[in-house]
Amino acid sequence: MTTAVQPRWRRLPEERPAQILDAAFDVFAERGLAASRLDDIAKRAGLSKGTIYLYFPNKEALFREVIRQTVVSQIERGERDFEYATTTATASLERHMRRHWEFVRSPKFAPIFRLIYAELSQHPDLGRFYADEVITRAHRLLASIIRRGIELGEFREVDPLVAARMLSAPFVMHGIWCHHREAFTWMAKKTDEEVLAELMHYNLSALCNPPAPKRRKRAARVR
Amino acid sequence: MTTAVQPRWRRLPEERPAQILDAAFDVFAERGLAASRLDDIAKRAGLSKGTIYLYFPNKEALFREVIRQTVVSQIERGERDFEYATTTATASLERHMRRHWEFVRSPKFAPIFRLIYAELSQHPDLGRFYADEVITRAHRLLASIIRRGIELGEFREVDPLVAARMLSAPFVMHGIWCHHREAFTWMAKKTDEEVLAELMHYNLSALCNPPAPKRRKRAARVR
DNA sequence: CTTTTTACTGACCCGCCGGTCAATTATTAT
DNA sequence: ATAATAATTGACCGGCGGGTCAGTAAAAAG
Repeated sequence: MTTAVQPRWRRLPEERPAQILDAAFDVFAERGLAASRLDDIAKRAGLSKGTIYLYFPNKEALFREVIRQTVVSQIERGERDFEYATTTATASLERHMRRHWEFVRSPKFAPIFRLIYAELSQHPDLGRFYADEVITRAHRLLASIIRRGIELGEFREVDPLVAARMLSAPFVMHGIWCHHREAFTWMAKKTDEEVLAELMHYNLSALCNPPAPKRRKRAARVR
Repeated sequence: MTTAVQPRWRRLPEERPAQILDAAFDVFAERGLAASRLDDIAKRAGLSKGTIYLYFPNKEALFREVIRQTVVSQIERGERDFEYATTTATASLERHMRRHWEFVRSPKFAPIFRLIYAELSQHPDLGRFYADEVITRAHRLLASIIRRGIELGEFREVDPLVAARMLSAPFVMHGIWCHHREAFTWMAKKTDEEVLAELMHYNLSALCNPPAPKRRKRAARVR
């Protein structure tokens, strides 16, 4: 009775790239580009350093691909089942803010944010890629909701894109802070839900028209 | 006639630390901690690598001291001639937002921001230091102004510290974006002044009480 | 089975960089 | 002047890590 001895390793050319990218993401996320060792990435992926070089020409390219792929999957996730304009703009915006909050707290967001900002001066193209493909998209989406709210008279008259930037910035910062509560201690005692409530409330205050004074019909008083 | 031959180098033990720290800041800012070479720092400071080790025990300590010193000087700069409560809270807040905007655009802010966030996982203590000494301070200052505005009836009732976080976050993000207009292209066509106006307008909208529904005579509707 | 092909390994190479220190140069004391 | 001292240099060391490749093991083909 021979116990089937499983091979010391298997040939899995299909799965390797994803395995390597996953491991590389983790290591890069923890140490940053320059301080990450390819041996560590290999070990975490459960294979040898040489194998990495079968699928990626060098560390640089691996890094770029990690960023690219992560960003792309974040975009897809972020735009999945986006629902547009079925109710009031306020409700639509609330719904979208909740999704935005999920987005900035998703486990890969904070690392990507840190990596990209850290490498801005060495990899300006990655910064532009991220800016164009993620931030600008998010802003456009938000802006479309806000624009509709203005047309419906729910929101004050503002530049929708400007408002989108203003609104999304604290989401990002608070998302990062919540990922690092050990450093940003003022988040320690708040739950993510509470923070979301604060974010939504503040920004709705900034955007919503004051309740129209019943008596005198006054047209949208724009500051 | 002998032209006084100046020495190949001078002994300047008093000035060395500052020279080294300045050069180190520049190099760290550009490359990050791990990718910075001590030889580059030495060259930029106009001295040899060995000299660095006369004043700092190792790269690690030099980095920490660069961060510490830069942060401290930023704090001092940020709190210099802070003026409290001489006019309406709205005017006071406007004034403070202008100062805050200067702060986040000061040339050392963006690099420090990037370095600290990049090293958050490897140097959590630096993160906490920055969070406590810079961010929390800034928030407290802002909150005190907002609290006064609430008491005076100028601002709606909000948790002042929460509002301070909400308000300051977009200042920080926009400050970074303005430092990297080549990446964040939506800032390219705006001047810093215009961005400040947008920031002030949005946040005042979020904070200011709607015009009181009293009949005439509306109190201090500023701006 | 045997042969061929393909995926993978890990020992090795080599340049780079943090850190050291004996020698050198400037400055001060005598 | 000379000696003593303090500051600075830059060649050097050692190990680390990105990248290579000859060899090996797994799978496929014959």
